[in-house]
Amino acid sequence: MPIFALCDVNNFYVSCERLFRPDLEGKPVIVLSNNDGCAVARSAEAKALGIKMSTPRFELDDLIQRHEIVTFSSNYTLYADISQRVMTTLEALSPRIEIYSIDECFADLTGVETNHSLVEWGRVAKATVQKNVGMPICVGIAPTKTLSKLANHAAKKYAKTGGVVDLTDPERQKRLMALVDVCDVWGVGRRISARLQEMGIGTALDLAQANPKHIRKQFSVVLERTVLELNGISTIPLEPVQANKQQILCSRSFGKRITEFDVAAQAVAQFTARAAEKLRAEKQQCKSLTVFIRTSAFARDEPQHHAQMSTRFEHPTDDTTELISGARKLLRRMWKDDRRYAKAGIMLGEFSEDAVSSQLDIFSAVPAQRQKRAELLSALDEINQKQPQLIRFASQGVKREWDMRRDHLSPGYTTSWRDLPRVR
DNA sequence: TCTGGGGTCCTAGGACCC
DNA sequence: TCTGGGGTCCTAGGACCC
Repeated sequence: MPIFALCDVNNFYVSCERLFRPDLEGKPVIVLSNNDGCAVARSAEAKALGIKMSTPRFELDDLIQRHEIVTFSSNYTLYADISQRVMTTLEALSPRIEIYSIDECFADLTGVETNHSLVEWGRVAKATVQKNVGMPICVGIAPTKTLSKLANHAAKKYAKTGGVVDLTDPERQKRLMALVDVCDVWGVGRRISARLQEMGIGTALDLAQANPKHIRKQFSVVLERTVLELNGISTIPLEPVQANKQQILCSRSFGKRITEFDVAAQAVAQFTARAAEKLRAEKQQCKSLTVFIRTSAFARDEPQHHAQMSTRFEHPTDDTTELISGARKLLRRMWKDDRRYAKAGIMLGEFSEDAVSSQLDIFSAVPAQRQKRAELLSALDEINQKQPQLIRFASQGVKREWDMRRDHLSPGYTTSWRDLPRVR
């Protein structure tokens, strides 16, 4: 029987911001999404003030003033760096981990024998991450991923657990599941939970006791697996190696509404350049490109326009120039002059291994021009990695009036020499 | 006035083929 | 004049996750 430990950082983005601002300990803190749109991370104090996940910032203005809530724009460069430190620390404690998201991983504890040592493992992991990285984590331990998520949920919710819950005992599983709303089960979202409620399935235990075949018929094979997992039957294995991406997406809401084609084209060129960079970092090339634009769904009284168009390249490519020119053509065909666009994005798909670099070894007959091009792009990537966006394509624009809002950005404490914290 | 971004997987239904 | 059915592939859209 496998044993999974789900380790996840408490209020991750907030904890990252506090790491370099210990004065914020005990104070309400929130971190906003891109464009300073919504609250996506809240400290315990902010949660206690009733701030819900994804509340738009403008609805919080009052509360922020009244309670002196400290507000940050998201600083993904910082979070990604801290995340890596957390994962490296946990990897040293369990050779097999699966990095599941920026702030959590599943560790394989198979072989850690007794219950006593399972809890002990959790305590050690928690203490080590706290000591080495300064991040608070909780650990949930169980024979399936879904149950370990549930155990983690309990570890966070009940202080007396000390942040570590061992849910390997079936009786204990049942007792906890009876207390947990079905909507808090991993894999049960808003829609499905509403339908389950109608069927009289209100708790995790109700779902565990439902007939899996019936659930499959009514819903899908995915929810059937959830039922099995709640019963201690592991159906979702640990996947330590990250699979190659199947899609790369880059999209942004604009800092303000866009009504001019040229401005939108700059933004789309910018997204495309970024996506192409990610593509090359993955050592992949793409065959398809999709562009989408949309007006704001919140502006009910305005004429709406949601459009999406794709194109296919004859040969797989990772060339920013080619991609930008393809994206621009698609945008042109969709564009309507009389709309106020709120968001745009591009997607790359249908990947294949980077032909140039693999062919370099195998064949000598790579056209010189392609090879030159590849060298140029990799030089570009190398420079931009040191200082993001130092070199740009002209089509990405200079004024960048569409750029997102980031009014409360913290310094790049760990990734920029300029922002290194000073010790006085 | 202001409402995130980046992913994955599954399913239904249409197109197409024999 | 008669006018099937099954399999496969692809795509769009929906659901979920953090």
